Amino acid sequence: MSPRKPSTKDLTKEMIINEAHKQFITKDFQQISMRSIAKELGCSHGAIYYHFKNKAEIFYAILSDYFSELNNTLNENMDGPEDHNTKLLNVFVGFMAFGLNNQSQYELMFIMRDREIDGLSQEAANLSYEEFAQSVRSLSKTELLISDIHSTFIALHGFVAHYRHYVKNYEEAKEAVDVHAKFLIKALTFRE
Amino acid sequence: MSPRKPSTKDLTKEMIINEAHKQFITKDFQQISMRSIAKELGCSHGAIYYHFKNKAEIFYAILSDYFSELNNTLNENMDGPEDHNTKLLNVFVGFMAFGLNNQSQYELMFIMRDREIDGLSQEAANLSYEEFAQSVRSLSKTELLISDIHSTFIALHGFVAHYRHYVKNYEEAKEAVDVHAKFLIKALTFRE
DNA sequence: CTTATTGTTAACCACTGGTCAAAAAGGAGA
DNA sequence: TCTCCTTTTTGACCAGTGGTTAACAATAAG
Repeated sequence: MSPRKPSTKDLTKEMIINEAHKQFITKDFQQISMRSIAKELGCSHGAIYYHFKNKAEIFYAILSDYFSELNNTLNENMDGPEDHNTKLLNVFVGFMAFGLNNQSQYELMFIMRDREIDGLSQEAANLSYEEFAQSVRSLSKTELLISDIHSTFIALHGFVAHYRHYVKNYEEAKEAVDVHAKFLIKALTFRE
Repeated sequence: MSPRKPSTKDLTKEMIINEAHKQFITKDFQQISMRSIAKELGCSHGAIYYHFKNKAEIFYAILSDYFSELNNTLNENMDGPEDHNTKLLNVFVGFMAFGLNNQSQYELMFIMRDREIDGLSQEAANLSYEEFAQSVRSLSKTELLISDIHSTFIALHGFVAHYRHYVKNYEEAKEAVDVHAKFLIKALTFRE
């Protein structure tokens, strides 16, 4: 009916992702709608479907950045002057801090991850876990059971999944994070 | 427009809850709509709002039963002929089994629990935790740190939150559940 | 000056949770 | 039986969702 948008700034994938990403900081996946993105971008929501096949595809693109960030955080903790035990603690704390500081993202990366964002993100999650497991293994003085590493990861995940209901960010759960991390180190260290 | 439903079976809260509960076994909170409940009940969805103020209220009523069931499972594991360590294992396994066998319910009880089902269920969740903590404390031979008990609970929660993506019920994760439970017992038992 | 391609719009679909005026059902009393 | 009243129920309606698609505008290619 009405002519093409007068201000002809072509819509790009990047613009869409940027806007979605912007909203993703304060809102979660469900609260962000194609229409809210379109509105902020000054286009119709139908236009977005030309660039992305659905809502999940937009968010998957965003999530891959966050998976990278998580992996980077992990690696940064690996090379440093500290001793192995300190590094291990930092890896644990780093994981929980990431989850608490990026709650909406973490939810999609590790918690929701159902049909919506489908298998794509699941693969990235598995990769992140592999990296985590490898790091923990190399930081341990003794040979660890892979099941123990797995249990440790699950325990870290549990912490984030639980505390995101009570705190807004890592800062607010600093002490609890530390306590939990030390509990896990104790558990890993113990050999019968 | 059309006259009142011919077959006059008055709608009751119980009927609504039963139907919602029935659907809750195969679908999750989001997949169940007021209209799907009404359709199965042969009434209009508006009628349901006469008996319940909103969707959350229906599901909160259902959840309280599940919280009771979880608490009962816990208590059943407490009194028995087994030794303390076996009981402790059963408590851990019991919690994870419950979560994996009632995934939709567990999600609402401990994972979603945001605005939707609001604070009501949070209170029940805290109560469940208290009961859990008390049980663990009484089953331990030595005096436990409350932080260790809390970390253990979080680790159990993490297991359910993680494995519900991969298995349909407890049976499918039996071995992993056992391994995780034993890891946590080891962690709790260890004293430096 | 056509023609084809790329982008964009807006109407449309089938849903959702929730509200509410109106009407129906059923009982009590005359 | 005929009112009168209360409790239930209906279905139209609202504002919103993700997703599709015919039509059309802008641009580039021939």
